[in-house]
Amino acid sequence: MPKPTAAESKRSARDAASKRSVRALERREAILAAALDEFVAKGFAAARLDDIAARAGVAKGTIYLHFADKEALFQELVRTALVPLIGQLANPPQAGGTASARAMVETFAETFAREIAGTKRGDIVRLVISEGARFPSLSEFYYREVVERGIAAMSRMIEYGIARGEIRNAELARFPQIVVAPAMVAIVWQGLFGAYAPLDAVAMLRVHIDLIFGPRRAE
Amino acid sequence: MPKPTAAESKRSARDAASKRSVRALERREAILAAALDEFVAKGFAAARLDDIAARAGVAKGTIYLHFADKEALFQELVRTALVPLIGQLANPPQAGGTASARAMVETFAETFAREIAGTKRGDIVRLVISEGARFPSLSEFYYREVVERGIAAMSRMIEYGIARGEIRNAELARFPQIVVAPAMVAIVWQGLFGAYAPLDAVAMLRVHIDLIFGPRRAE
Amino acid sequence: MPKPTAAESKRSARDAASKRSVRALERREAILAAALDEFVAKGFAAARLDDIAARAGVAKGTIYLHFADKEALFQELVRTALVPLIGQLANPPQAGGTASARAMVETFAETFAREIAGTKRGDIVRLVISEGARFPSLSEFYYREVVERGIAAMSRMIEYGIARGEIRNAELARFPQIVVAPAMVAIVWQGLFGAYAPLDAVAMLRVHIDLIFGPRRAE
Amino acid sequence: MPKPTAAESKRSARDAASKRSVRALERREAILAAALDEFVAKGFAAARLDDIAARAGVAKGTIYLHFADKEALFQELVRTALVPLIGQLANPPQAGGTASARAMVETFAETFAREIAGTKRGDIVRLVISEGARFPSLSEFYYREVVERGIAAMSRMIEYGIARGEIRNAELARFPQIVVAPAMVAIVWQGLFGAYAPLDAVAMLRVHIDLIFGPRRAE
DNA sequence: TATGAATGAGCGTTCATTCAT
DNA sequence: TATGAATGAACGCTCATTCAT
Repeated sequence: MPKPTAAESKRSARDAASKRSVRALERREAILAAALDEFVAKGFAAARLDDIAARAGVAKGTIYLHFADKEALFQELVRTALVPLIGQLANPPQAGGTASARAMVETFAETFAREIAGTKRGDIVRLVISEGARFPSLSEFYYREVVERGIAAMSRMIEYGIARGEIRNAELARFPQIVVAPAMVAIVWQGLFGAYAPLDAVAMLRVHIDLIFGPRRAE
Repeated sequence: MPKPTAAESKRSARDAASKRSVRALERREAILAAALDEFVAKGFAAARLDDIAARAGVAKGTIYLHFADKEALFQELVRTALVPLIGQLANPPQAGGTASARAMVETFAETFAREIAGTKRGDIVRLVISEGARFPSLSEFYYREVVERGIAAMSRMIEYGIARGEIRNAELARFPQIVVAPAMVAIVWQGLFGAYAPLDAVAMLRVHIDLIFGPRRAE
Repeated sequence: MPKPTAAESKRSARDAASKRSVRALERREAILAAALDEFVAKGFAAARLDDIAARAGVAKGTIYLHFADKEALFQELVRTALVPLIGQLANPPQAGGTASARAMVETFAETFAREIAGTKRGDIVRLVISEGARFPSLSEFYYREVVERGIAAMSRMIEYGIARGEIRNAELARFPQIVVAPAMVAIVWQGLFGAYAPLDAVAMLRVHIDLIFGPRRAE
Repeated sequence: MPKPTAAESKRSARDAASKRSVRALERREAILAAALDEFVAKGFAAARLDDIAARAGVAKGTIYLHFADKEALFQELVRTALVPLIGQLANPPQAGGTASARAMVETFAETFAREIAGTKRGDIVRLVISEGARFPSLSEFYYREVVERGIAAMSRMIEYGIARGEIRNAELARFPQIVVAPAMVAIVWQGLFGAYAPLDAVAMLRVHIDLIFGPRRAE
């Protein structure tokens, strides 16, 4: 094997470093994924780092190379998993100006059903609902980054709908929570009773939208 | 001291027993109350029997005279606390036959706001939402005894409202959850964000009822 | 078995309590004794609570019924073990007024040789010397309660000796440590080299006393 | 770039190697210096290789290129640091034959005060006193290489002093430890109480020498 | 019934050591 | 040589459960 030149050596060192850091990042992701599963299954307090490590395929000590302690792992998990959601909520779903408020809310509902309800992200939401009271900083973060923005976006849609005459009850703008409530209930319901009493979230949301906007015209 | 007759002896024994059992019942209640507070504050796994005993003013061992173990205490707690609620839901709130569906739902909402939202019972609901996933038998019990009955009662009211023409959207009967959803959201919201972003549950429920039944006539 | 009267019951309860507290005290002592051995053998950091518990014949958790944590156990150990020493040092060994300073120092040396050098108390001193630097509060305590008092008592003896003309070098009063130094060295020496190079502490102290007071008259 | 001749190549390789070994030696020294600080500050068991590596400016793994394990590093440290001391003690300080024993002991004391008391070497001695009991091979090494030789040298001085009539108490030759004891005490004292109760080691040693040789003549 | 001291399995965390790069 | 991510055994501490009193 020819002795590498200084330049080559440097590059291979960089490559090695990058390869290592890629590996490290993969491990980090594996830990987060495993932690999500365990936390969802057992709750924060009852989840065991041993199980998380085993599920992630790393040694227990490795977790501590990436996270300060169990709580940091938990919080990081929730925060990280919310970033994409935040993006979705910050960019209101409509683009053109001619969209009806109803279409906007329907898109919102579809996005919810597709991206959250049946996915790991739904588990995150469930986790926040379950454990949030014990982690004030987490629920505050969640409030600021997700709830407040979601509520604000929903408010805008409602006001737009009122302005366009699609929504009759002007009071609704004061409680955007009403619009989101069935989605919330769907998440909690699936977590608790879904196994033996599944709830058709999509259909329920459709009925709820009809309630807000009036029944659909003949399609 | 004169030797007591057999009859006297028996009676005093019964009295003692009854006195003792009264004491025992009081202790049991104290333990349940203390357990509720601790479970709500820390969650099932993180709550300590030491703290529950201290709060109840009994020794740790005493808990085991009344409950098989920590989980039994938890489940008993949730089941016991729901009994009154179950009663309320089983007896539909309407009395006379001429009541409107709207009045019935409004009574339902008032009952909820008064009896649950700001009380310990709200904590029970929160507990079930938080821990239910880890206690399938508990959430099944809750489903059977509370949710199913509540949903059924709500269904009847909705169908009554549809029949009376108070509710236009007949589809609503398929998803009584929609009617209850804001109440659910209120409970969760208060538990998570109530400290810095309180939600006026009563006002929200009123708006929601307007959404279902149409706006109130001039009062 | 006859039913006990109330008075008997009360007494037996008191007895039980006292029996229990006696047992508890015994356990506490056993833990302290075991801890001393382990700390002496391995040092504070390397000593294992498992080993201490096993040696004391109690479960690991029992240690925590008596001491807040490992460090508290260690400090309590050193403080407790010093109490008798403190007594000895506070009560100067002389009694009558006609005792010579030499006799007083000789008594001091004898007490040291008998009560400390070859006993567990010597281990305590060794422990303080070994670990004191890592436990400032402990070495301060030791300084205040033991060293300072011992040095003060020694100072008084030296000044008494100077006043009586038994000690020529008046400067010695400024450094009572000199008088105690060989005793200190004996302790350290035995701990480090005693196994293969034993040191006759008694003889050495005698020579040292001769050095201070001049040679003994013909005995 | 001209291709180097074989000889040139060899030389440059040797140079490189030597340069490398110089680097390696420097690293070794840096590790030893860092280890001394950490071991002194925390004790053997509580010192962390991470901290030693960080303080030495090397990676943790590098330590293992120079030392087999933590204990080897510790022992090497103590052994290495004692080499100069050993030299000093092996070569008795006197040169001419006319020096008095007192002068020799005074030189000894001065050397001690200058070279050990306030320096890192004093820390080494403290380390041996603290940890020696847990490292029999180390304290044996220390005994053989330092203590025994020091004691022997001190014995010779004492006997010389007795022969010259400078020392009256012939028994002192049996316990040279007595002469060194205050120095030992000074080291331990500074480590434990020095922060708030400093001890003037030089003055104390002077008084002690007066005790052995009698007061100084008018100076 | 009631107590609370005692137990010991279990968990979070640390850190000496290894090894692929 | 040098690195530092990865390992996993080990340890301090907790707490549900038991049981002698």
